[in-house]
Amino acid sequence: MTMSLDIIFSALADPTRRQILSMLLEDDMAVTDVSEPFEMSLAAISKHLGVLTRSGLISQEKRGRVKWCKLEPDALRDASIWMQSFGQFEAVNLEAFERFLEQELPAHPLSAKETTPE
Amino acid sequence: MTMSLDIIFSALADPTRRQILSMLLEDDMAVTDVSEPFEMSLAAISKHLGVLTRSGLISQEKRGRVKWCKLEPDALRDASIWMQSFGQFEAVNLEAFERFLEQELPAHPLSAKETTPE
DNA sequence: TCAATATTCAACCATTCGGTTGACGTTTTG
DNA sequence: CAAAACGTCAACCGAATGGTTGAATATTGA
Repeated sequence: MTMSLDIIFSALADPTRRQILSMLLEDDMAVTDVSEPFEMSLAAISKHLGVLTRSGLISQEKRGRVKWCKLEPDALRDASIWMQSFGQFEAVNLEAFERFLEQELPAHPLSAKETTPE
Repeated sequence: MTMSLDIIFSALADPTRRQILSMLLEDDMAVTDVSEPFEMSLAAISKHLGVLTRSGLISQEKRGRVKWCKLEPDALRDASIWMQSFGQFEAVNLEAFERFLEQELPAHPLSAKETTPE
């Protein structure tokens, strides 16, 4: 079920979608909960989740009236391999990495998710 | 000069641009030579090269009337790191992830995929 | 000097993208 | 049952994207 690099990379090119992926690193979430940290409408988030689903980066499963979103990190494998074919770049340094975490991963949602699945 | 992930990923989302990067893996090339394998106009290729340059993935240097294009693989480092935070560490929570990094990184860098030592 | 080469620019076009709003179908709950 | 909660759909909008063509700008070579 390997998606094209076009689809994967363009899914990753949007900051809202990357933030959603970061949020899903912690736990599966319902669509409404995903939308909570964002300014935009629920419909907009629903579209972003559609893009992520079609790219294979997440999956969605409906249970009752709630649709659960789950990260599918394997979908990144091909893209990651492609990038590494250019990987003459030297080893990651920790500072650069931490700068990244601060800047790119959402600041807040580290604190407990109150929504208990099931 | 680290570019935003938005810019990097959207630059990578186009197959023409990825093919250009692959071509440049072999050697630096002039704009006209880059355009040769493609059906589209030179102007279109020139635009793609502009996108790649603005993303930092390549650099361009004019010598005489020829503009040479050079791959800048370091620009992929940040994006690669970001991706690995998903691919390699699925399902960890962020705190554990950061702990892991602090203890693990100095010893064995994430740049992953041991390339054959030169 | 004049013509060819290398590249970009400007205007245009169709399509996609990211967002909005309002209506709608389901499922749960009171 | 009726109302609320969950999520999507359809129509619309403005901006960005990826392409075109034709003219313009440098630079080189005969």
